[in-house]
Amino acid sequence: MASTARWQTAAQVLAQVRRRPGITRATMAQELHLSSGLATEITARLRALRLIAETPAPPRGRGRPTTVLGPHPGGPLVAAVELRHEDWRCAVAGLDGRLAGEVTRRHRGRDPRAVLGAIRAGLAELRAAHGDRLRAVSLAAAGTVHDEHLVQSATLGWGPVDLTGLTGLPLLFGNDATLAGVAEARTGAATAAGTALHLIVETGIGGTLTVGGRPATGAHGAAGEYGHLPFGDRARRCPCGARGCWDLDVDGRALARHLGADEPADPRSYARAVLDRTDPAARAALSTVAAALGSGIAGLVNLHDPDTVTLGGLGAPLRAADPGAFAAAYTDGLMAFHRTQPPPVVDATHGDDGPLHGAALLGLDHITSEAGLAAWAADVTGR
Amino acid sequence: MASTARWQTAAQVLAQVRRRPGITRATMAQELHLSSGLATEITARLRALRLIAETPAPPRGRGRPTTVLGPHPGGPLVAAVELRHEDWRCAVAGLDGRLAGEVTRRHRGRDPRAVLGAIRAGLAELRAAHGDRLRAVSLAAAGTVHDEHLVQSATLGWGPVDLTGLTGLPLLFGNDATLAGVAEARTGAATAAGTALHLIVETGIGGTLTVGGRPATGAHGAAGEYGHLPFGDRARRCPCGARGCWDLDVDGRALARHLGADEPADPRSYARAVLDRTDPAARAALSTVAAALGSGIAGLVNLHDPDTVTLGGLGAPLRAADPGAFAAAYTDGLMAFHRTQPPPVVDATHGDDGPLHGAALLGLDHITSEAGLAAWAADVTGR
DNA sequence: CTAATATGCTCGTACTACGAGGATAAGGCG
DNA sequence: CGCCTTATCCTCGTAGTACGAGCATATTAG
Repeated sequence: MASTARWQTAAQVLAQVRRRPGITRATMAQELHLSSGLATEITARLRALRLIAETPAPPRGRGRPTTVLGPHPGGPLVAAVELRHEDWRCAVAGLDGRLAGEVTRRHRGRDPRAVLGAIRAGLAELRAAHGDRLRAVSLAAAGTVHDEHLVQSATLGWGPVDLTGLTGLPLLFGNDATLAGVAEARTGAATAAGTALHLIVETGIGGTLTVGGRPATGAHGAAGEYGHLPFGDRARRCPCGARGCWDLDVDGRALARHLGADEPADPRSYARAVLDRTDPAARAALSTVAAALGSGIAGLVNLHDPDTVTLGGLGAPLRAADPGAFAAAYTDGLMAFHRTQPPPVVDATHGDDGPLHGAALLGLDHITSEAGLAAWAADVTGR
Repeated sequence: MASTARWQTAAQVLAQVRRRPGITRATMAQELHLSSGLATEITARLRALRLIAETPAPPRGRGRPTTVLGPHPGGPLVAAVELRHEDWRCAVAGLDGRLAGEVTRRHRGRDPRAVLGAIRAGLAELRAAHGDRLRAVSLAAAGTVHDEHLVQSATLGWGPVDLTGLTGLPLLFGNDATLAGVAEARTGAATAAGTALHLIVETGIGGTLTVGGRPATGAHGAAGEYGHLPFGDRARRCPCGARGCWDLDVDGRALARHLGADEPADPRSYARAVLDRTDPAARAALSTVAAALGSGIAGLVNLHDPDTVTLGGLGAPLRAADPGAFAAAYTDGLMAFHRTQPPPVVDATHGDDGPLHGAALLGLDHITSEAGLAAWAADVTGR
């Protein structure tokens, strides 16, 4: 109990440093209501533990100059991994969450064992390069995560795949859309929002609700399957097994259907192609999809009452294809009392890096938790 | 900082006592990993502050007998108020959350000022009776709560009504369905669930997702409008202003539509009447509604990935009207991977007392927070 | 009555946090 | 260049919480 309580204030300081990059020690102490003596003690401790570095702050008028708090160059690191349908990426992040050493590698084969083997080898390289500084691995997967398995990856076409044992380090999982939502809520387009809804359209539609930057992950981590809400025609069966999934109304499959084409093998690239077209048929299909997107989002605003909605992936260009149709459907689907001040729907700012970024953030949460700090301190002093 | 940190462990002890009624001091200390010395100190402090009472525990084998921790007979109280369409109720609860002195009064008029005036008078009576022991008021309202206003109360037919200033005490608000969900998650049918979804059918359908017993309330407290997700026919306009609301497919209005009747003035009593009918037309209508309920719940399970779903209000009898149709629609709407172990859909156990009970729980959360305890302690020692 | 067992209490120690006062490192100004 | 002002940092005495060992206490089993 006290063994972790000991790190409570230190964890708060680190959280503050992470939340407000470039913060000075003086303002940090003020905002956390720390006495200057305590600030001295804690920063000294964190410095000695190689968790933060203090550099002289640029002078700002009179008075004794303070220091800027930042990540220690020898501090702990997380490996963020993103598993996508064509490739996988990984990068390393320090306490500031900045990704470094990003590497992307295409899958050699489609076999889960081969792919996971390649990732495992990549992680082993990272461990060799960074040694004990690497404290956790955080994985964003393009598919539904359930407990510690990956199920229902529409893009990868895998059966249930066990994700544990990827490495000897603590391993955190998340759906890619979930983690992208975390990134938007913490450092992206919904920074100011307490409750934020992130939706991302690629093949289908995923997303997450974040409250205070933490995602609602459900009992098994499988929450956020917004695309499998039955907003659509119940006569249509979705590959996920359910019926009337919203998925089928907002991605490339919907565009193909409206255009009378066969179901595309890769709905994402199909949608991108249609977005580039200017013929009336394509524009009409895009308008229909933009409206389906707006209407569904309105329902979700009714449900979640978020401060902000962020749109990622193809969501942004789909809305941009017919902003009017989107806005009309959005407003029309809102409960009347929401219409006076509807939550803004803004484009996501992280682009394709959202999942990787969010994975890093979640890994850092683990490291900077009170328990994580206690473990790091034991390691550093033990060595 | 330390002023509230001081109450951290005490708050944990109280939370434990609330969560596990009848817990002994020894097991409490064990489960919280408190040394026996600290347990002595804290229980003594809480006893002196009239927060807990210790009574001899029934002997259980050898060893020095321990004590059972319970609410102090002179401890703090909350007033729980429920505002319904025909009447309002209030009761008082101590730290064990047991409601006492429940009073129900029918509205004299429909005017918000008259109704709120009556409630204000009732609360004044409670304050006179309980004095400084009454520490907070918690209100469950049959309608959408947005910030500190009540908007869109389908049943009450009110415009936006400001709920602040009901009393001089701290005032907590919640939608009735939200608070009923809290009650189910904490002390009802979903006690074991970390993530629980509660849905209640009355006029329309409301509910809440709770994580660890805390409801997802959204940015303005208006979350949980499950009935206004567009699971239904977009051609139908809902009184809420939106289209295709699920509401219209699962309550008395849906039954009337299926039976070719006019929209009923009171969908609840209409639905109850239909539930009592045995003619084929009624049974067919009920089956259709049970299926609409099951299908929507499946979508919400896809979305939230809960451990358990609880059904309140007319939800239970509607499902019971055709369990087969419900189950078929439920399973059919689930993503395939959920089907091996679908979350159980169980009937709520709190019945009509759910909202009042949940309001009391939320008020007690406020009282037993670290800040609340600090305030209580200041009052008790100051007097 | 005694042994066994489980729990409560006392007290010395460790550690975190606070707060007051002094020390320190700049800028501003004559 | 030296002194004042300003803002911050550091030191140290004090308070309060938590821990842990040892002892005290209350009960059952035999």
